[in-house]
Amino acid sequence: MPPLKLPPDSLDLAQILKASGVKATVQRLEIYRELSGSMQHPDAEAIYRGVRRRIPTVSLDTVYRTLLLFLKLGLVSSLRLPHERIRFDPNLTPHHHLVCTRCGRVQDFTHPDFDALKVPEAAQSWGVIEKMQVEIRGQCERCARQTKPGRSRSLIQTKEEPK
Amino acid sequence: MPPLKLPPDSLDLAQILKASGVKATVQRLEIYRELSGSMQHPDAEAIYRGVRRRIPTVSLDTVYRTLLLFLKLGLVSSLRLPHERIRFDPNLTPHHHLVCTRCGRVQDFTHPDFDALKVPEAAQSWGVIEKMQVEIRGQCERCARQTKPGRSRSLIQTKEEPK
DNA sequence: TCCTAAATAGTAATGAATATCAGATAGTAA
DNA sequence: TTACTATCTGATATTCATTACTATTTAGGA
Ligand SMILES: [Mn+2]
Ligand SMILES: [Mn+2]
Ligand SMILES: [Zn+2]
Ligand SMILES: [Zn+2]
Repeated sequence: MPPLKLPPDSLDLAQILKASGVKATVQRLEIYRELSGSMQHPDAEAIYRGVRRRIPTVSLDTVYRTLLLFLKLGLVSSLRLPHERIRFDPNLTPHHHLVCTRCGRVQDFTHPDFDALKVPEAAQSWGVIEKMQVEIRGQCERCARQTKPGRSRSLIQTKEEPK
Repeated sequence: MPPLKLPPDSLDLAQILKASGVKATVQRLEIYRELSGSMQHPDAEAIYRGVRRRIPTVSLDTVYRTLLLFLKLGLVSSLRLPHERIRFDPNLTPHHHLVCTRCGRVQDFTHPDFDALKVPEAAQSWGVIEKMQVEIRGQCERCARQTKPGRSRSLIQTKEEPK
């Protein structure tokens, strides 16, 4: 169901980096490999843990710096969720997100109706559009299932609260 | 968690708070008034500055705590942009966002095509949907105008304080 | 008015994200 | 291959948004 993992395999990533005038270090290649091999929209920490299995001496700072570099080069995108760290997305193809507000899982999806959407005129006159993306929030099936029915976490009390 | 869907003008906010079992303090009323009077999706700092004009002793911590409380009560929503602070949105009606990636301005908009969107089947089976929102990113007219059509995809954003 | 749990102000602590800098390295030229 | 050097990395320090702590104040009910 998730769209397929896209382009730059680590082989031509080296080319891209060089063409961009930056060095193709082993750290950068491994960080990209770690990110592009994940469907989870991981944060810098998760990528750090993964890369460290292959480069035990890599520093978290290098991971952050490298991901920022990838962003600047347009090789990845980022997204932010409430109360969470910056997360990174190697999928550059147009797509949308399903976000679980409980466990934080983010899943890509595409849909013909969404792809057919035209940028509204009001947006055109607002400025120069770069990207249009739909975000659907809710609870994934697993999280929804483990919610105890009748036990609301709301602070809002219904009219009659027995004391 | 957010079952209450009142469009609260600051007058009945006191009622809502009491009905929720929390105290209707002057700080809370003023913080809500400051937020609901803004169309800028301000962050906690901006709200703090505004409220301080009326309550000079208010603390930033109280602003944060109060906004978190409002979130929990479903009285406001929040959004996060890359490299920016949490921003708050008093507009509870379904709407979408125009986001300027340079100055950070966020503008609400609605559009019939978007309102007509149905949640895809794939999303239905993914879990329980709470909200579907379109985010359009780009550069607002003013920001686009003051940049030559060059490629300045810099991460460094000139921050202009809303309001 | 009085009482008490809840809320606030002031301040400290936390933690994600960046910056600094001495030493290592990639890419290049000889 | 070797040497050169600008770039890059790892370790560490720093920044800054957000959250936690706590003594004092206050909202709201009795
Ligand atoms: Mn994605
Ligand atoms: Mn909004
Ligand atoms: Zn979930
Ligand atoms: Zn702008």
